[in-house]
Amino acid sequence: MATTELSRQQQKSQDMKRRVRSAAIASLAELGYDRTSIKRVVERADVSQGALLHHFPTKTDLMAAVAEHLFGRAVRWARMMAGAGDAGLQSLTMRSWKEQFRTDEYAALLEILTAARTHKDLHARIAGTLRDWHDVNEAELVRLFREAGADDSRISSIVAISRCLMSGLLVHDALVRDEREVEKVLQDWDAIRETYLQAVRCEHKLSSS
Amino acid sequence: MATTELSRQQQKSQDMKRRVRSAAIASLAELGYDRTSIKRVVERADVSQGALLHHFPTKTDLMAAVAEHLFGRAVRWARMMAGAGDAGLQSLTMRSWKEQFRTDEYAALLEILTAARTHKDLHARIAGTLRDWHDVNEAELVRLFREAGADDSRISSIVAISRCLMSGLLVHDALVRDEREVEKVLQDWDAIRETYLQAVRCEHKLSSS
DNA sequence: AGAAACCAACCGTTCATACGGTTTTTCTTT
DNA sequence: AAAGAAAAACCGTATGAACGGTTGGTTTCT
Repeated sequence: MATTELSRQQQKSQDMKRRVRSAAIASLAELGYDRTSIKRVVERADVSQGALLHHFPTKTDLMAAVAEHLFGRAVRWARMMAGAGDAGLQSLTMRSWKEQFRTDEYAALLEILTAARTHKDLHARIAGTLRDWHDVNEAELVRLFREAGADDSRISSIVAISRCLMSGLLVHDALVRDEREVEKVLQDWDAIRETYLQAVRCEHKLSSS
Repeated sequence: MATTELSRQQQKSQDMKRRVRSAAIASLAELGYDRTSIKRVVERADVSQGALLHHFPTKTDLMAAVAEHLFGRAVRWARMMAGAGDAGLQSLTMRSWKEQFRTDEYAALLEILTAARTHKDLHARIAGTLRDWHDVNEAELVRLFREAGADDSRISSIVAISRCLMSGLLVHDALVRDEREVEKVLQDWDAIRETYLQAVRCEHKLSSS
């Protein structure tokens, strides 16, 4: 059965879920986790409260669904970049920043992740998915850098640093710094990473000759 | 008039504020921003609700006061490290992680910063202080690295990267990764930074000879 | 007919804050 | 230095709004 061959009921259900998700994302980005109430999502999505709670019985269910959707989005983006080959490596940091991190979607994801630290039911629901996402996403990005010559372990750290750096920039500096200053930090990080990879390549050549 | 020469009233007032602050920090770290209610802080601090609201008329006032206290704490730590000279540079990253970031105090600060993105009244209250803190803290840490030979601009970026990296680790990886994995990323960052600084020193020598 | 989707009114709680009154400290005047 | 007024600190309760979630019933699809 193709995904285009959906019954009318399934179609409606999916439409509804999509509308609710995107309303939730907008609300998360604008108001944060706790002030994103079910009522508010209902208003924004222009659906009835009963309908929303039919598909997502609790707020935690809704948030977990949103988180999984956003994980999927991030993985698709990484795959797309990996598929682009060398062209993808060009200005990867800046593209990642602008297309992935500096978006309402990632702001929403950050809200959910931050909330998961203190809301243990939410944490329990998304922990597994989050771990999978980290692994898949990292594997995808490691492929992008592998040609650079370092071993996977170090590349893995570089990827983690990039990711954490951008999250940190959002939480921290985006509050008070202008875009220009933030981009300078990212450019410097690009330079630092390149210098390091060159040094590792150098070292590798010396030891293998 | 020395700070030890406080009137009885001022003494009581300061004691009360300190108790409330530390109760708020504990609650922020455990429950997050929105679920840290006035009532809960009142319980934890074992003061009356009226007393708390006398010193901090609104929740925003309380949170702003907590944020300023935590900014001050971070600056004091940086100054202490800067005062230690070379001994301070040793394993700065790991000490910073363990003594500053992986603490309830920083978790509380992260909650406030995250909340400030969506609570605009809180944002308005702490934006100025946050900016000052960034500047002072960075200036202090730049001093620590200056001897390494790079120009201030690049060092400033390194400091920003370190800070954002650790915040990102807390938000992101600390949810699902164990301490060992997180520390490996930090160690790799240390190595990357050192490689970069060496390369910059090298380049500098070549151009000045 | 039966299941899934949808709806709207409605709990019990908790929230931030307001308020009136009491106690303690400080200042002023004698 | 004693008295008494003023101010600051403190307390317990009340309030109206908003919260997440429940429920019983109606419509739409299979």
